[in-house]
Amino acid sequence: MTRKKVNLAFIANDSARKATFKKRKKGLMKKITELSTLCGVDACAVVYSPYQPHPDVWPPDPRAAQHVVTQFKRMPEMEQSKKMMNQESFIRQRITKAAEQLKKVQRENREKEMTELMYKCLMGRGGVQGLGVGELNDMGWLIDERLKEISKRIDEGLKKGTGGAVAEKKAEVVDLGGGVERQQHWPFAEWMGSTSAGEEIMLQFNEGNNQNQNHNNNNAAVMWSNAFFH
Amino acid sequence: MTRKKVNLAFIANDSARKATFKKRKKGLMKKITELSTLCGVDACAVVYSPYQPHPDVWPPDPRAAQHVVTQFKRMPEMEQSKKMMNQESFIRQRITKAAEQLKKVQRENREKEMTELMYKCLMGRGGVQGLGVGELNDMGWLIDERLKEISKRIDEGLKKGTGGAVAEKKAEVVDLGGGVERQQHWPFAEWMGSTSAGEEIMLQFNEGNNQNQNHNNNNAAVMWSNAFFH
DNA sequence: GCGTCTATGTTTAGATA
DNA sequence: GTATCTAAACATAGACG
Repeated sequence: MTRKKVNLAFIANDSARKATFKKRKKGLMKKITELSTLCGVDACAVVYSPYQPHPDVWPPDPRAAQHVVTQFKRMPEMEQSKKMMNQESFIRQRITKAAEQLKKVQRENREKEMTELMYKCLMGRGGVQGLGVGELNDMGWLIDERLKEISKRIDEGLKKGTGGAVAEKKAEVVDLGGGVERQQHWPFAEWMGSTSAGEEIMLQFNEGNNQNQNHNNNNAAVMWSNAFFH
Repeated sequence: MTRKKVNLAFIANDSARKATFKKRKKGLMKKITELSTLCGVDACAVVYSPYQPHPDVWPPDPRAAQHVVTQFKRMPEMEQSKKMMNQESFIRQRITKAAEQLKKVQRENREKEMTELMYKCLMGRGGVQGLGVGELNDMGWLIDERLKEISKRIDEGLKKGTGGAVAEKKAEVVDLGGGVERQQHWPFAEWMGSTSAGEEIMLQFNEGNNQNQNHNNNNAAVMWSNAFFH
């Protein structure tokens, strides 16, 4: 016997479920690609896999979906070259500007999405009940990664917007015990906006063994970035 | 003859392409649902359909995917009831707060995504070359819809954050000709952040026949909202 | 646990109404 | 354009190494 009709319910058996997951995810991704190519349409899928720390996103580089905007951006100049500065082309110009602004927002959104997914993944991993010290530490170093990236960006001169302000903020420190005390900031609070009571949320996670914390920590962050449009 | 091997390339024939699109989209959505139920996993697909003004999102209510966070939020209180205010539960508390902040951000992101999609859809529709006065007007009323929604929210007392400031901003007016002149604001510029040169981008689209513009305009906005998490 | 195989269930291209 | 039909193409459950 090879195959019976699929019972559309949660597969209880762990290994069978994982096998099915892998197969069907692959199939799904293929279908997405096919739909895109066959019909010339932008399509994207996100799967919050319990088997990977980060969600699967397809296509791997969703920014490809932005070709339309890019194409559009190139248009107005051609229109303008005719020196036909009528109302329509004027609006085109305006929209182009707005599209540029939009790109900026998208960049910001990416960062927020990353934060969101970071939380989701860590919280979802192994069920809610099982969120112990290990997971908290994982969360801590993931946050540290994001933190470093942001600090780097601030240093690189993108001090406009929230960046500069964040750099001046004083951080509340939560010491998880042991280890060398490191003072770091929590710029996420800035992104998230202040609470309704005006309270500032700042966090720091210190690990007991944080001496070599700066080594070998980039992979996840890079994966993350790759998964989301960068 | 019934079927030949699919040629994985853009289908030139318009009607054939649309037919394939409909069939395959349906199949894709089914597959997503199956993957979710069979493997107990959150999955979501977005398809930027050229045949509908708004993108297809599946599952129709992606906020269901947030059950994990919701569940998590309920946990810390139980831990705390034991008055065991150790480091771990303290951190849990902190994370809960952060998760609340996160929800706020997600709401903001939804709005930004809506703006993004709005642009994308309208720009993609009918190809870039075909973006004429008709499309510009469509964009105009779509923007008006968003605008009304925001104004309403501002009036309802959510004056914290950007809302209040935006309400005071003066708008640059682009008159598309004819019609009654209406003074309105462009809060999107606020969302998008100011330009690198500190320039403010403000837009207004006036239609020739804008007398009954306030009627029959809610469907799209509602659809949009429903499609994205609300 | 993973990759490969293959019989069968499922999807869908093309035809037709 | 939409709805239904049908057989070929395709995806994949279960078995095996």
